[in-house]
Amino acid sequence: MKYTQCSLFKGINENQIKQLNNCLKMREEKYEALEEICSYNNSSQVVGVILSGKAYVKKLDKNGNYTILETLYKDSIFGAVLSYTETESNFISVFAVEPTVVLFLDYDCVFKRCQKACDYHSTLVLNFMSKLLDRTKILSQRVEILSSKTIKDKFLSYLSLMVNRTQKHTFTIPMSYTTLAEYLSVDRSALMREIKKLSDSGIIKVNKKEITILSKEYI
Amino acid sequence: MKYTQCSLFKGINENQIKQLNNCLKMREEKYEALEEICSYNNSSQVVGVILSGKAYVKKLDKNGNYTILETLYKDSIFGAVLSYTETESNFISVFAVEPTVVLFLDYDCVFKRCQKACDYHSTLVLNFMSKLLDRTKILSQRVEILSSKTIKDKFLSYLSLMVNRTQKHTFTIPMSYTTLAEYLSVDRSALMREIKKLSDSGIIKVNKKEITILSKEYI
DNA sequence: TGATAATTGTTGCAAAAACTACAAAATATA
DNA sequence: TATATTTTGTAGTTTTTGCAACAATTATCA
Repeated sequence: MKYTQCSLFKGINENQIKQLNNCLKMREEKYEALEEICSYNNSSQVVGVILSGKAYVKKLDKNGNYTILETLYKDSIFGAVLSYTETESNFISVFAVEPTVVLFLDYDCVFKRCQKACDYHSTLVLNFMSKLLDRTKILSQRVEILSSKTIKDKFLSYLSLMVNRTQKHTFTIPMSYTTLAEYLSVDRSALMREIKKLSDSGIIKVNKKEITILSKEYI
Repeated sequence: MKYTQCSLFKGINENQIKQLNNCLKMREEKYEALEEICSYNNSSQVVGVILSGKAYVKKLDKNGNYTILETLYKDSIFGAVLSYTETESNFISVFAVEPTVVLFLDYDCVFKRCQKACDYHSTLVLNFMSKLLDRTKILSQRVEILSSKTIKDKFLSYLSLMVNRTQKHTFTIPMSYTTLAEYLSVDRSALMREIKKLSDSGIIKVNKKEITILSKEYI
């Protein structure tokens, strides 16, 4: 049990984690690439933390289209209770994209006052809150990007986010253009076209995945 | 001080709230309709709770377009630290849409371990976490809706959410179509056209703001 | 290393959406 | 209740987007 390396247990030592284990009913599971980790039906009370690996939260709609709702990395938290609502025609599930280890926790014990109310527990609650805070930020940024109407504006919003994150005007897009199109919820070929337009009109410089912002007024 | 009516202080009595006041540095402010409550610049460490009234979180982009990023009601929490990042060309600010009372709290004291670590404080932290949880749900749902590509699918996603929320197949849209178009980030007239199409093809029945789902397979 | 799969770059075309504009209806307000 | 303001309903036009298809390039893996 090397949970001390998981940011959720920051400030809690190995012995204390063992004690927490009783009340949190921790359960560790390993998944292969492409394996389903869980599905988000309404009754699911699962809260998971990614210990290692990478996973997607995907929506399958009635037309058979997949949409990536979220990407989960080490230390990401997930669960239906803190996310989307699966409906009769939208199925939401979490898939491992590479070999992934997940730690499941008991929802009630994290979110409700625990009888034992140990010291480490309140540290855990604060850690969990910090994770939730990260999540709201990530989701807010995604909303901000998706609420732009055109592909051009969505992409520029994304660049703006990257400038803010890296504090540089030259950076490398950390995913494939195919994945970026999915993230922006637009058609990939249409995205490529818009990027070319922005490049042709001298607003940005594109060298493979490396983007340089030339006209600051657009970002 | 009637903070006992605020869900953030659920389970904490008036005397205890007074004690909390010292460490939270609570500050209450009143705003008129259309008045600016705050702007989300990077350095802002403000965390606010709506005690009464209603407010919008709006983004102003370099083209001069406004986008409503969020709607805040009684008990909603807001603040740059739990949201968007303002950039050089996107200005984000919170506006009262009607007379609104806001309670500001000290960020560090809510999110970091307080020296005094009083009992009520841990209750407050759990309450705050529950608010964050609500927020992640609201944001997730918005992402789910906005990640649909067409207006038709965005609208159907919205209807699906309403079915899930009301547990009925007939419900009333709780806002104007103008506001709904803003929420879905689409052009209003284009939304009206799509709604008419859905109505003409017998998928939904529309009577002013009352919508009835006729073909369940689309929702 | 050679084969296989995935990503990128590009295009034409059809569909969808944004924009503009205006009249009718509903609401708010003085 | 009369007037002003906002919302709704609708249509034409232009722009943007999605889709399909295919070649070229790059990455992956046996």
